[in-house]
Amino acid sequence: MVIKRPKSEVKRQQILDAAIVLFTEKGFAKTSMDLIAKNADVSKQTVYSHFGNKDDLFYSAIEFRCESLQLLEVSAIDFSDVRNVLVQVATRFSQLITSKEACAVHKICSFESNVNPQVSDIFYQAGPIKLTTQLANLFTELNNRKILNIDNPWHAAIQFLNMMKGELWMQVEFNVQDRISPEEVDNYLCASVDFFIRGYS
Amino acid sequence: MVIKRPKSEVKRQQILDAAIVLFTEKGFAKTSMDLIAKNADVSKQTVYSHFGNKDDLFYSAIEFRCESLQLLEVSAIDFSDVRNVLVQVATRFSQLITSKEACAVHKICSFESNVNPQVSDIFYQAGPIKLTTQLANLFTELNNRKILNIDNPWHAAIQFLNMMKGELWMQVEFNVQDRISPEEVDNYLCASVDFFIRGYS
DNA sequence: ATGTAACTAGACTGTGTAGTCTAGTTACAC
DNA sequence: GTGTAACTAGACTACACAGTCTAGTTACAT
Repeated sequence: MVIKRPKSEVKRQQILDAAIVLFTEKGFAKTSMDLIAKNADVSKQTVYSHFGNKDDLFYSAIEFRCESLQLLEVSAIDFSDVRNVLVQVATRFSQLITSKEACAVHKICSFESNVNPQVSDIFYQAGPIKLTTQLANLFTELNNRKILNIDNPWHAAIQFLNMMKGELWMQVEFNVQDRISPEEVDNYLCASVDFFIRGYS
Repeated sequence: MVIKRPKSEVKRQQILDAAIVLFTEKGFAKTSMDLIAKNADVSKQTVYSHFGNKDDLFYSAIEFRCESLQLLEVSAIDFSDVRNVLVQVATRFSQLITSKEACAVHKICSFESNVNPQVSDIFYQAGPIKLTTQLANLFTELNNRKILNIDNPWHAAIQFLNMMKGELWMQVEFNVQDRISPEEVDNYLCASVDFFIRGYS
């Protein structure tokens, strides 16, 4: 007779939540299991019971957070006004990649990629690849409808997204104090969309 | 009577060399002062005599390495063939940012930027800002000569460089195993240069 | 030549922390 | 209700490492 009590899903969540906050805030090395347990309001032993060791927990935490990174809604696109659509995509993308959370996950994944390739890979797939694919699909559609003339949608998507990172993204990435103003970001995004449309008409 | 023996510049170099290798390889937290001293072939006390503590050494090492990051030679530009010039710039840039060393410095600077803003700042100035400025100057010149029609050279430089990062840079940053082929990178760079010229004619 | 400060080797302190262990409590499956 | 396994609190081990200290050696400025 095997009598089991299931591990609490709630506790698991608490641990993952605490872990992702600490890991992205302080990095892998400077985050202690004690502190994760404390912040998760859980005993240390429970942490080890759910996740065998620190590496496992790190992987699970990143994986968990990547799942919830919502990137782009491709629904309800008004094909009559391409410029407007692209400006919206650009703005949304800019906001996403400069958000504190996405940025923190990005930093730690790229940093740990030497030691922890599988961690950076899940981020790469769930982030850049996923988003580029979505945008490439949109470009294919624009091409089919003869709205734009894009011979290589994948290239175009990479060009578009990289361009939209602009100056702000670097400033966020390097934690520069004096950032460019939102108006200037807006200017840049609009100018870049126009430039993009000019190049693919 | 003040009798002094100067600190050995050679030892200082040895320490900086060992430090930058270890820091970029393993990160700040996982690099020990003992190992730096050992790899530098120097006693630990000497390390502390030259650099007061680990933070100081880290800063000095990054600063030292950034100085040697050569980015772009703007000399001998053949203005009769813009496309060729831009392809060369793009290629050089792509090679630089995907080089193991530049990449490692970039990663650690962005990662440590939360804790060590002054370190990421020297990289930001010595890297992105310096290069973008150089390219913006080139664009200004192209504009003056009516070769291209670039109203905002700074924006254009940011667009150009970001675009040229392409897919490869992300793959390097996340240490992806299966990278795109050099031919494909070349294709992308050329296509992007053409796209750029189309948009700014 | 001589004094001083840069060096070396290595012991030492203190701290932080991954992971284990124990003893006791709690909640679910039966 | 009862057994079992998930939990808690906290002590404990083992280790890594920043930074200091000591005792002795070396090389340069005078």
